[in-house]
Parts: sequence; structure tokens; C-alpha cells
Amino acid sequence: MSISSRFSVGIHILSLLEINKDGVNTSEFIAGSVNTNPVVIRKIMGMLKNAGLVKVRPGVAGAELGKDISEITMLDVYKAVNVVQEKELFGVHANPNPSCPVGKNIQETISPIFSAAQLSMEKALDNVTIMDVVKEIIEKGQGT
Amino acid sequence: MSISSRFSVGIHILSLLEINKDGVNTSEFIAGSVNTNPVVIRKIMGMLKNAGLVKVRPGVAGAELGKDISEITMLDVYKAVNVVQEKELFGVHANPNPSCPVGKNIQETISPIFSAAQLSMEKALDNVTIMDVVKEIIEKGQGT
DNA sequence: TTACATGTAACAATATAAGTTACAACTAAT
DNA sequence: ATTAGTTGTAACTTATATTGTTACATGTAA
Repeated sequence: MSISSRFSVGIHILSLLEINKDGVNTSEFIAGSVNTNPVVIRKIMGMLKNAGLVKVRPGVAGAELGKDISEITMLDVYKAVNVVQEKELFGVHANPNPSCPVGKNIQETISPIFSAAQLSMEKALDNVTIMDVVKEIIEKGQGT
Repeated sequence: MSISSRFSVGIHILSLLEINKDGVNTSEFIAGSVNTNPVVIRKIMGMLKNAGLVKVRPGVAGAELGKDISEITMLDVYKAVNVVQEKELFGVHANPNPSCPVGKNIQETISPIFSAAQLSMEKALDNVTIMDVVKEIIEKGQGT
């Protein structure tokens, strides 16, 4: 199991919008960098737009960042692209037997444990911004 | 997306083995508590067995715990049932365009971020034992 | 009006999860 | 040694999610 790559693609898109901010970032151009279909990009862009991370308009070519990259965290992107629902990172088996003490109480017992683990992961994502990513990409690029 | 319920079922099984340690815990009995098919239980039990968390033998009815429940953490179960591979909680899009500075460096840049977030989640799982779960189940049971 | 972009619906291909059937291998008890 | 019952697995089905793709309506600017 892996969390959808919409997340990594979302990060890729936002980083590209910053690094190529003087160019015209059409879905086709971005798709060329990500190496996928433009429609995939447009779908993800739609989610980023709903979250206010990106500005796009029907008919007009190119997308722009909706916020300063220092104010967009990995968690913002993660939530925008809807890869994991709240408290649902861990699947829990449905309908355990209520006439068994374990079956009756297992769900309520483990769900706070799972929620805490999920929150801990999300908190880590909140500590990194697109700016951090962009800086790192540029640094690695220098090395060439 | 959710992490496979094999994990929650694994926790259920181990808790049941403790709480019903004086009974004979066949796959059919456990399946009755989890409310699934006995074969599903046997598959998961096989994984728990490989990890040394459970003792089962072909032909002989009933499973037993392989370790003291205070020494089995959620992380042990999580790893045993193989729901998430190391460094693969987050999927990353393959083959980004190497002739674009972003495409060239995005994978190397985000993978440590993703690994850190995954580790943070796993660390949280390592703080809770089956004993904690069992105690909680018993407490909730008292309230009845 | 035209050229070109975005926004979406609809569909295909693939992968995984979860359940199910069937049966071989094994053990303990008679 | 035979039998009854259990575990261990392979094979298959069903359901769901992801990713990619085609097609086209909608919108904008020149």
C-alpha cells in the first residue's frame, strides 16, 4: 500500500510554478516535466486550486502560485490533493462480533491509537514548506 | 486510501489470544470474533507466526502468544503483517523528466521528507503495546 | 471568429484488498 | 492405522482505487 502519488505530483507542480515563474505553465508543459498526461495535471491542479494554493482560469494558459511558497507546507498539499481522509490512514475491520468482549471494544480502543499515529505523521509534513523543497532542488541543480 | 485492515485484525487476534488464553483459539473461533473468514485469519496468523508473535502448528488446534503482551508493540504487529513497506508509505511518481531541473531532483528531494514523516508515524506505533490495548478492552468491558 | 487552454465526464488498464472454495499436509485420539 | 478435525496454501472472485487516456464542452484573448 502506498499513498497516491498525487501528493508527490502536487509538490512537483508547486515547485515548478515557483522555479519557472517567469514562463507560461500550461498543463501540457507541466505534464512534460512530471512525465504524465496533461489531464492528470489538470485534475490535480483543480484540487490545488480549491485549496487556494494555485491560481488557474478556464481558457487562459498557465497557472500561478496562490500563496507564497514559504507559507505552503507539505501538509497543505497533502490535504489539498485528498490522499488520506481524516482519521482514516489506517483501515479498521468492520463489524467485529459484539458478543465477544474483544470484538465489542476493539474499534473504540484502537482508533485513538491510529489517530495519534496519523497525526504524528501529518505533523512532520507540516514542518516542511515548498520553499524548503525549492531551495533543495536549486542546490542540487548547482552541483551539475 | 487506507492501510490494510490486516493490521487492525492482527491487533484483534493478539488481544483475543491474551483475553481467551484459557480457551482453544482456532482460526474458526477467532474468525467468529473478528467476523471474517477463517482463511483470512490463518493468512494473517501465518505472518504473525513468521514474526514470532504467535505460536501455531499445522494440524494442532489453537494458537498461543509467542511473546509477553507487554513486549509486543503496535509497530511489531504493523511490520509483521506487512501493510507498508519501508520508505514506501508515500508513493512517488516515476520517471519525472530529467531534462527539467525540477524533474531531475524532485525524487531525491522529497524522499527524505516522506521517510521522516513515515518514521514519525511508526514511532508513535512503537509507544503502544498489546498490553495497553488489552487493558483498555477489559476496562471498557467492566463498564457493562 | 479563431486558436488554444482549462474543466470534466467517461472509460480502460492495472493493482491491491478481502473474501471464498478447495484441498493437501499434519496431529492427536481412538 | 484410521479417522476427525485443524492448519497451510493455492487459485479464484469481487470490489475498489489509481493512473492514464480520449473526447468534448466551456472559456479567453487576439
